[in-house]
Amino acid sequence: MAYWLFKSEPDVFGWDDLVAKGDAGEEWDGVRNYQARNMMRSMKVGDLGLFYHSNIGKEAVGICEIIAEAHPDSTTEDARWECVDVRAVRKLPRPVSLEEAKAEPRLAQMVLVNNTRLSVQPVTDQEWAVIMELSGAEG
DNA sequence: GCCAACGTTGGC
DNA sequence: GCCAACGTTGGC
Repeated sequence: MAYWLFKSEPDVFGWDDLVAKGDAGEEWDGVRNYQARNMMRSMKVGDLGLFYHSNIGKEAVGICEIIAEAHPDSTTEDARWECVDVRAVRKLPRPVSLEEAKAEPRLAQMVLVNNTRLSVQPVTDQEWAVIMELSGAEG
């Protein structure tokens, strides 16, 4: 199983909005970046992702699960763009901020820290474990 | 609100 | 196929 990170601006679509969608989840549409799309193409049902709030908060707030693999993005006619479906799993006991991630030596290689503009990112098993530790989650 | 980083576009 | 111009993202 792989781990990912999804960025969203909370004033557009935040964690609470995903929670409101319930088990049916939501399309992660609107991605218009090849790297991010390729990440989504690699995702499998059951993979987990961090839900990160950009601009406002700048922190990982929750865990979501991939519930449908990449399919055409319904918000565009352009066949290049695809998206996965995700649903909220649980909120982190405590959010983990970008500041904390930058201050944590074990996260020095994390994409979040090094490529601020990529909206869908891979997270390694080790990075995931560190984030869980920082958030106070059991794992 | 500014600006750096980065990706995309389009002229040559 | 190169590269300058432009647009967007996102941290500050």
